[in-house]
Amino acid sequence: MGDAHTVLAAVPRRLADCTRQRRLKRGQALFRIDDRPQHIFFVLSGELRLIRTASSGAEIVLHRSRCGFFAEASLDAETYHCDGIATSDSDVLDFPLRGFRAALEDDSGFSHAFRQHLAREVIKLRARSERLSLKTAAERVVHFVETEGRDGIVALPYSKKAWAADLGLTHEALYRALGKMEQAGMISIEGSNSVEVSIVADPRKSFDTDNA
Amino acid sequence: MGDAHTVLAAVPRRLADCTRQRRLKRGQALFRIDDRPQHIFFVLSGELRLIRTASSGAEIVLHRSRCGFFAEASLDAETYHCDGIATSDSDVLDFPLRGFRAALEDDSGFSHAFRQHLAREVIKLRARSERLSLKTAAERVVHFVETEGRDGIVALPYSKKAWAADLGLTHEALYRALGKMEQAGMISIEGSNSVEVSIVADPRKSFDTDNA
DNA sequence: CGTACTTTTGAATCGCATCAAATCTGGTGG
DNA sequence: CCACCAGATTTGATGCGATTCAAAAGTACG
Repeated sequence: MGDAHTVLAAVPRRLADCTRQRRLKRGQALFRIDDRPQHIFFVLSGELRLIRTASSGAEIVLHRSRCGFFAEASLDAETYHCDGIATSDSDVLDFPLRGFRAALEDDSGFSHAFRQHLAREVIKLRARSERLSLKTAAERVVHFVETEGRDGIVALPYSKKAWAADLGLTHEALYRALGKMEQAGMISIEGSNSVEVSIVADPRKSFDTDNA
Repeated sequence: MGDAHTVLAAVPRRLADCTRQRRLKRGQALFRIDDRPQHIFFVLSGELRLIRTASSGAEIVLHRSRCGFFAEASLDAETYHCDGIATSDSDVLDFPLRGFRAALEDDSGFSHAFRQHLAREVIKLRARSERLSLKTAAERVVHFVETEGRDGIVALPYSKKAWAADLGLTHEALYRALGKMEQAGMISIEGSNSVEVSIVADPRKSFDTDNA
């Protein structure tokens, strides 16, 4: 859940004044492929997706967003190259594209902040890609904690079920992996919803203590 | 393999004039954690990695780059939060950080181009993350083709072995998947090094024609 | 021609997905 | 307060697909 006021406070006044908040129904389209972009979006709650429908009919998901800017690509595109769909009831901010571009041109502070936002996003996504190319659940957990946490400790911003999806695992696989890791003394978990995970031992060692 | 001239041509004269090309030996460090950033890098050939060493001693890979900007994070950071290591003999461009920042401030065209570069990177990485969260090799292949290609056809910029790594698979798994898919009439492959893959049928249908 | 690399196939194993079901949890309304 | 519900959490059993180890065949290049 993002907060509209916080977001708008980080944006030049002139731009903030002409952005609107909107509520989307599940299944509703923000835009369709080949449409001319009119807005940049910011997801406050719910879920938005970028979807391309393959020639074979398969739906290709390019991006899922539950919080943050959405469809930044439209900044420099003449037309959309995919559909933008709300897959849950969602709250969205609509930044007029014209105003957004103008703000980037005129306001060097905003331009800098937005570039910083993009750079951070790149960093995070690269780490996530590396993480998803790890083969086992345990490795991904360790990678997540070492990457997103501090000193081997991380507070989860969401449920373990949502965490599992983020790690590219089923929730069952994650629960089992966490159980084994905790039992092996590799990690310790506290709390229920907001969980603290701290890495104690090396994932490569001492992970086969029990296999009964 | 990137070309230094092409890269430098896309950069303001003043910045280009003070960047240097360097050759790195396998294992050589570009920078260490807590160093103060002095340069932004561009990988021309070889491979560079961002690596964080976990408290447990495990090496966490945050990013691998074989071509393109490297360590853009240093643009806005006081110190590095990980190590930058060449994992193969590599050719690298060193952009002085000061000059790079100045160019972004002064040259609105360059600022725009760099923001565009970051935005594209974000798009690509999000698609890659979605792809890596798909469970089967066949789904990832289809996703790749539909995402990176045009009209269901894609020319691979690298060997199938490298493609497998990009898809988060072992090369054996990819070869087998491609074989099955081709035999099932889902795709067709031409050429050896630069391969064209075109999706013919839906991955969900007609994929169990043979299981002998 | 020989070396290094990619491509390909085989067999065995392991871990995750899947389906199923039970328990626990927080929150709602009676 | 308690019954109840929706969701998260946990455990079990089974099968599949990818990994792994191994090795052969093909290919590029000096």
